[in-house]
Amino acid sequence: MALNTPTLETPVTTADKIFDLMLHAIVDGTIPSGNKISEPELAKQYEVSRSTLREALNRLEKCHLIERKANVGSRVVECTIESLLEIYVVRESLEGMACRQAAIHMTDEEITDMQNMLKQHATSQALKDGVAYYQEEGDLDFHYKVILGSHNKQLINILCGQLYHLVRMYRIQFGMNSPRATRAFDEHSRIVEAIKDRDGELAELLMRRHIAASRKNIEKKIAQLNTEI
Amino acid sequence: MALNTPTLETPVTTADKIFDLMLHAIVDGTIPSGNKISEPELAKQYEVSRSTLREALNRLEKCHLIERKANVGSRVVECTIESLLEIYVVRESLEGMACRQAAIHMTDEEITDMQNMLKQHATSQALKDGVAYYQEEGDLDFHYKVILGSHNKQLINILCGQLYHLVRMYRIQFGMNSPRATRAFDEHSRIVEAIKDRDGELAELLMRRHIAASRKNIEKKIAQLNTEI
DNA sequence: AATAAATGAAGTGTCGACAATTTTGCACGT
DNA sequence: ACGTGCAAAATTGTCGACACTTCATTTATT
Repeated sequence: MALNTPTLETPVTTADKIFDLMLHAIVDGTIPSGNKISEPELAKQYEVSRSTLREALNRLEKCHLIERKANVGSRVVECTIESLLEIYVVRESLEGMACRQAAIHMTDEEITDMQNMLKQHATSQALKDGVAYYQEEGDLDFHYKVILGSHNKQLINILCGQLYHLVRMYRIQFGMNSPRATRAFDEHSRIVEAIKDRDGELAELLMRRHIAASRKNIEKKIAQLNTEI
Repeated sequence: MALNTPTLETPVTTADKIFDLMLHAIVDGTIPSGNKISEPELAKQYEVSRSTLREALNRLEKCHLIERKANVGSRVVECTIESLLEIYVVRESLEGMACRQAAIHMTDEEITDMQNMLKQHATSQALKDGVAYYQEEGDLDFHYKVILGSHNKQLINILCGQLYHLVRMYRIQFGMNSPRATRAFDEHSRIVEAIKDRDGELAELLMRRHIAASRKNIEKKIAQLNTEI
């Protein structure tokens, strides 16, 4: 149920496993953002050949988690505020559309499944009411389900395969367990309602507002941080 | 000026060159859509080692032009109507947002540059007036400029780096030099106007309509084809 | 005869070594 | 002391060979 393993396909080849390991290491900051990646060093560390490591690097590049320059090398993508805001712009656009498509294409079963998930969030939120972290996990879960509900492979690929790792990385590294938990939950509820009503236009509008609100929340925090200093 | 080389970075390494060659081969159908890719065969054909070829395959996978399954192999992505329509949905969303961002972030120079390009399209269109192909190139050029105008790296990456090769592939393989040339030109003009007025909301709306119109045009054609048979 | 197991061929994944490029460090000269 | 140029070291790109998986054909068993 919970989104503990963000990699959908089970790793079969060793390059897959190295990819998984490095993915988590980069997302949680074990391999710091902006760091240069030494192929020989990491190959030795993970006890694989350089070819295998490079295969993993290729997939990390596909997720926009590392950047490569020919004959120079790879480095972990830099976590900047600008980049974070850019991602939110893309999410607002894409997840909004995903939400519209979900209102069109989701099956009734999928919708009730999502409603049940929300109910569960409601109770667990009531229990821990102040604690935002769990709700954050639930937030990811919710967005995930909406995206899959679009039944649009291109959308799913871009959002789940690429952007979401970046989103998780920023959340963890910037420590953004935002205090928007209860408000986010209300917003989720309304979105589900719109989807249930098959009102694609409203669903898109609400999702865009929801994500834009998160973005503005971040912008506000940044502004506060800047004035405090 | 024209978009003859869709690869932005000049290829330096041999894997880059093989990637370029295969990219064009796949886009124009020399390597047919849906085909299985034999690594030993293609390596011999391009006269490179399998490692180098695999490096190129990795980048093609990044563009969603091929799909890989572990221990089984790669095949060129299948050109289906459903997938084409899915791409248009993503484009409507992302390019709409790119257009909104362009209205915010484009410099005055970039805007006048785009206006000049449109003027040039107008004259060359008057000359060839019936011929749609050139306008199609111009269409891609226009969209390209808007995307770059968003100044959003994430958007640029996804649209120019990944989706646009797919779009070109479908255009060429489905022979979609659509008769919307003159109408598309008018729509482009209005979009530029909105950007010039710094009206992001309108710019996004117009771009979404523009792309949605293309999509509906395709849907109509498909419907016609189905009734004719 | 039909299904299942086995065997072989073909293809993909992984490895270590070599070639080409970039970076580093040192010597030299101004 | 500083900048320039060269040489050596380190790193990336490329190659060919080997290991393992998958698929097809053949063989054996019920």
